[in-house]
Amino acid sequence: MRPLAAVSDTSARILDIAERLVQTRGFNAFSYADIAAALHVTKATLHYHFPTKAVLGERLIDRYQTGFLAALVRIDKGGGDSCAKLKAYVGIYTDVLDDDRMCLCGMLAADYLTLPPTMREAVRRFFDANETWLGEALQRGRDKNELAFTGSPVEAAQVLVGALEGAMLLARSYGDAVRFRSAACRLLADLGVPAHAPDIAGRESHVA
Amino acid sequence: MRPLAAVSDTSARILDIAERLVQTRGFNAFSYADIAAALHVTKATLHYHFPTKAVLGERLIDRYQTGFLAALVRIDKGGGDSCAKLKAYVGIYTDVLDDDRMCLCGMLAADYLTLPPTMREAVRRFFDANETWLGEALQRGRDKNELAFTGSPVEAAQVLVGALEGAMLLARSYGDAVRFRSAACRLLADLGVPAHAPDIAGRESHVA
DNA sequence: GTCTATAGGTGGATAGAC
DNA sequence: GTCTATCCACCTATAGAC
Repeated sequence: MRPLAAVSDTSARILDIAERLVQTRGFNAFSYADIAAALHVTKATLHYHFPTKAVLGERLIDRYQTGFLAALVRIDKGGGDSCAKLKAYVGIYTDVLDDDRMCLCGMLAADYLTLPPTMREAVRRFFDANETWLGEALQRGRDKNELAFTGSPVEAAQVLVGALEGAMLLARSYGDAVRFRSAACRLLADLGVPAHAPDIAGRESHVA
Repeated sequence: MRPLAAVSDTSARILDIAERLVQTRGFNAFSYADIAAALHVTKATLHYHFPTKAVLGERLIDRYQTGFLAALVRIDKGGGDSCAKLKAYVGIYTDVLDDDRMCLCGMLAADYLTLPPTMREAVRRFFDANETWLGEALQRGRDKNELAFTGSPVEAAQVLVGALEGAMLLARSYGDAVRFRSAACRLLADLGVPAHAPDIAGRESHVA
């Protein structure tokens, strides 16, 4: 009997490094050699854990989606009104960008036409799950008069997800996280979220 | 004396093919071999016209920006109020997506960290020029009470550009141009542009 | 599970003939 | 301006020893 590592400590570390590489450089701009160098192992070792790059990509998306959905569950369980929940949702993106990364699936959406079919499907599943959660959150918020917007919640969710991904993409090119924050603030304002009070300070203010 | 081709007919055709390849696959997912095959020439021919891939990339962005700015000038000269101009602006993006492409610089923004410095600067120049024009158009529109939004016009311009890029990215992954159109419509609504009347029909309606 | 060694292919780029 | 031929670095992936 050995200490039994989680799933395989090595597998997890490979995924950690590969994840960052995809988020910063894209799926076609990193190689097994990059991971091997960072982890001080040989390429053959990587192929033992992930036989092909396509498999590695799939596992990457699966793990990322699991983590993202877990964050959404935490938001659901956490207190606060719909505005707080939306801000927390945006906070997930902000944290990624502050770590100098692009959203994994936003990056893969750019590489989309070059991805193997299994990865394409995984990318779409991520956005589907994402927009489903967000759509329901928007609907509940509007029903409770905590949010204000026109049209269907699902459409509003699609716009927000796309806008956040695009804002990340450009903010990263400018090396300017503030640019993302101000964009996110405007986008939330268009959904009826009051412009960020310093923290838990004054409610009501200039809604758009 | 010969018919004297524009700049070099071959150079232009190389750029045409490379442009589409970057817009669909990204800068790191196409090769000189791809262009050579499409154009029925050898790779050596391509290197004669564009010595390195970095140079090819720069020329690609320069030409794209020139075409984009020309389109903006046409919008400026064309009649119509600020709402019509904004719709025409969005129309530029729609046309690109309908041709199954991503915006060239939106795609390069994803590849940003892997690009040579000269290309990075060219990408940023594109967005700067883009946002400058859009910012001024938004300001004029609000001054004339044809548009309605809060905050600075430049910030609003940054949000719109990012949101359109992101909407394109996701619409392309879903192979769903309608998704982009409805997102663009919502984004314009948030700037005070009436939801598209069938054409030149009824003004006023549900603004957000 | 990790290694050495290598296969088989493709990347960008160059030399030199025509 | 376009070609043939080639270089060398790098890619993903595999075989087989330890």
